[in-house]
Amino acid sequence: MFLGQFAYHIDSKGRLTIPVRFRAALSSGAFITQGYERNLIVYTTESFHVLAQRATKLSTTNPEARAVRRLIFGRATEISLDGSGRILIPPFLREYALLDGETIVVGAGEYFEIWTADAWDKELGSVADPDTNTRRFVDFDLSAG
Amino acid sequence: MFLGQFAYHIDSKGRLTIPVRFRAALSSGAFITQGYERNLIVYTTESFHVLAQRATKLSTTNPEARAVRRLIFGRATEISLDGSGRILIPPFLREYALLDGETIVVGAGEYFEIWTADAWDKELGSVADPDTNTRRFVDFDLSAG
DNA sequence: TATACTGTGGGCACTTGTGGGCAAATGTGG
DNA sequence: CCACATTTGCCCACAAGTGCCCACAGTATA
Repeated sequence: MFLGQFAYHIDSKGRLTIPVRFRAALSSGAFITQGYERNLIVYTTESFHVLAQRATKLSTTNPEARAVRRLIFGRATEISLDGSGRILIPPFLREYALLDGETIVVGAGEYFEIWTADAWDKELGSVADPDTNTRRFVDFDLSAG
Repeated sequence: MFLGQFAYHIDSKGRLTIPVRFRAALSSGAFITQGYERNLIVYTTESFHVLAQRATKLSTTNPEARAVRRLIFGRATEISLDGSGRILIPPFLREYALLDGETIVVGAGEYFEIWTADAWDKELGSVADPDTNTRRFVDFDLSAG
């Protein structure tokens, strides 16, 4: 399970250090794709296969289904860790998430996300607000019990 | 599985470089045909045979079915990789997709697509829009879990 | 019918940029 | 305060993309 948030600098070639705690989970391969906001999502091989299998079953004659396939397959790439624990993020994903300089890696359970520092700060304004969270926990009926 | 997007220049003879990662899948032959949008679709031999078999079974009395058959059989061509990993795209398909200059190759799982840079940019406006995608994921009930 | 010319496609080679790896510097934990 | 683990900058080699040359085939003209 991916937990916590970590800050790194992406280099000029688009390589990003992965938190040491996350590396073991990626040793058997991983997939990166664009997220729902202006961020990226990294899935383990198992998680991505679930998603890919569902997308493969969609009809190709439905235009909306074709757009979803383009999103899931066309905007994703398999990645692997180099000797220094980095991943190489392809240019089109770097552009999408506006990655350049300070970059935040955020655990999200089954997957983790990659944000620019600026975008994460804005998101954090919402995530860290006690009142907003109280409402969310009520909305989704979440509690530890 | 074909993943990711790649940019190349089609040469004056209609030859297009195929991403290195895609080449092994095409080594035993491939088929190219026109897509549903102003793009082209490349299938592996296996995928094309599945598609062809399904198309063969379609009713000949349904006008829509006849149109699909014409698309799949009438506008398809077998292609192969040359020594430099390129395919030769026949003129009628080049004209259909308006290919000339910068060309984008986009993975879509079982097959991949070929777009002009301009056409892909327009499509990307929809594919990369967070709000549209959130709706699509809900519509199709997709998630990695 | 034969020859010459044109255009298509195969293949080679060069250049460029990507990515792997090493090493230094910085930060953290004991 | 010291030592070890980590990050990130930099260098170099290899591979990939694209331009260019040549051969073969098809067509037209003499």
